[in-house]
Amino acid sequence: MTTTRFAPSPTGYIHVGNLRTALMNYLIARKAGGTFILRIDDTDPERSKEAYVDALKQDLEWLGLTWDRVERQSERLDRYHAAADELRAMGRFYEAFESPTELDLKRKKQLNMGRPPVYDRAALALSDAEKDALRAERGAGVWRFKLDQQRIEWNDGVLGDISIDAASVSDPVLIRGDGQVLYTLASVVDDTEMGVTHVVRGSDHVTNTATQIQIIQALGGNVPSFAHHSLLTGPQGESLSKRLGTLSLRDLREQGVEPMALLSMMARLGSADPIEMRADMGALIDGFDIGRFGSAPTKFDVADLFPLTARHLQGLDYDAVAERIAALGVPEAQAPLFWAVTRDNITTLHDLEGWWTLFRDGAEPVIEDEDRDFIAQAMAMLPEGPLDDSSWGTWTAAVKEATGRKGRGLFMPLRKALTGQAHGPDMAQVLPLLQVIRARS
RNA sequence: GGCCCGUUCGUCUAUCGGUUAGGACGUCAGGUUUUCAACCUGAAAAGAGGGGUUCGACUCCCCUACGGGCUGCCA
Repeated sequence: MTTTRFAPSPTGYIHVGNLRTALMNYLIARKAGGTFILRIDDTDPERSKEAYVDALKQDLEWLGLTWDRVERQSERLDRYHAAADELRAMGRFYEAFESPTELDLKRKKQLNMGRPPVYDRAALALSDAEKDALRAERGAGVWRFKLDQQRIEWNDGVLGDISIDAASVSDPVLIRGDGQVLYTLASVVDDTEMGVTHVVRGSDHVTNTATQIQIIQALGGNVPSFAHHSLLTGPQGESLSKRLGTLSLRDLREQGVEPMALLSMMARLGSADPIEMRADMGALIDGFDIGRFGSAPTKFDVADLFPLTARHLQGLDYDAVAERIAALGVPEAQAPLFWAVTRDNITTLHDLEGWWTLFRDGAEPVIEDEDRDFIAQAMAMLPEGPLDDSSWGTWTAAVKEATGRKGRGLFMPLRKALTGQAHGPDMAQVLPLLQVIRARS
């Protein structure tokens, strides 16, 4: 049974980078008819906030990423300590007492001598008496997992065959001096006990995977299949981390990005498959294949989300937006027509408001100097009273007759005089909705 | 510094030694629509650099350059 998970830590809002990871795991589970677990990584009580847990769930729900189970790492601490005991019993776990500054110093020294900054395992040589003394002097030490110094290999779902020499990696600290369990351990215990079969995460975890494979093996668990997707960069190839603040899902939602637009992009960006607007999640699931993704860093430009959003809106029926349109104050009788007229001319639903105010209050006319007489003449010919969908045709035909103008030279000045803009919906449909024509005066 | 991954049109990418280097988005040009948008057709547009291996290299190997990641008592 295929089981995947998304394991965010509730220390902030989730952003496009997180979403990519979440979505890939979700799609794999759904495509296989398996289980998708939402696992809240809240082992750090300092930084984890309940508000972020709520926010994160809201964001996922907004996108339609439903989960089958929720797990809380903070409720599983006993499991992690049980695993730690196991490691201790088999001699793969040792206590070390270097302070952060001491470790820092060691690293710098190693670097200066041109050697890799790998923990030197000095603590391994400590006698029990020495450990007692250090413990009395400095308090409890950290617990490190003793790596087996061989090459660690796995076939990565995105990267292909990977081989990392364990000797080039420090023995990972799994439990802090204050007793807090760290990500590396918690993640491994959870994945094993929850039966996770596929782990998809960012390539920033590649080295973690190497050490985690050894921990899983030590604990006798099944090694899941790993896939590390490339990280997103900004449009110029710059690291996205600095800009992530403005790329939270909440921000995007506020800017009017539609869920399906965002999902359509994130499920394909960086893969060999074209980014196309998909109608629903099912279509996304069908076409998804993690093996189609490349391993090179992927440029992401928020701006690309808007054409997709526009395209999505063009395909929406009135029913889908009725509520939203009613909220603008559009009378129910006019609302379906309003949507039919505007939906091809908006980028996000926010743009609806602008069109509605224009229809309701009229627009400041834009009239070029050379068109002044023409517009005055045309306005004089515009019938008083309510206009219907044939008004535009009869009116412009009459104006054409009277002035000799035709084509763009006829219609564009009228469009600009009536709407104040050079772009907009079909004028024949605009006219009946336009309640005030300021150019008339 | 060490380790891992990478570099093909502007962007995302295809090609598993022999191709006119293909597609999608974007761009541009035409065409339709009496106007906007949409739509249709077409065009421009790419193998980081240098060495090998080979009859033949985008493809395999090495070096260089550049990009990303890791190198935490963060995740």
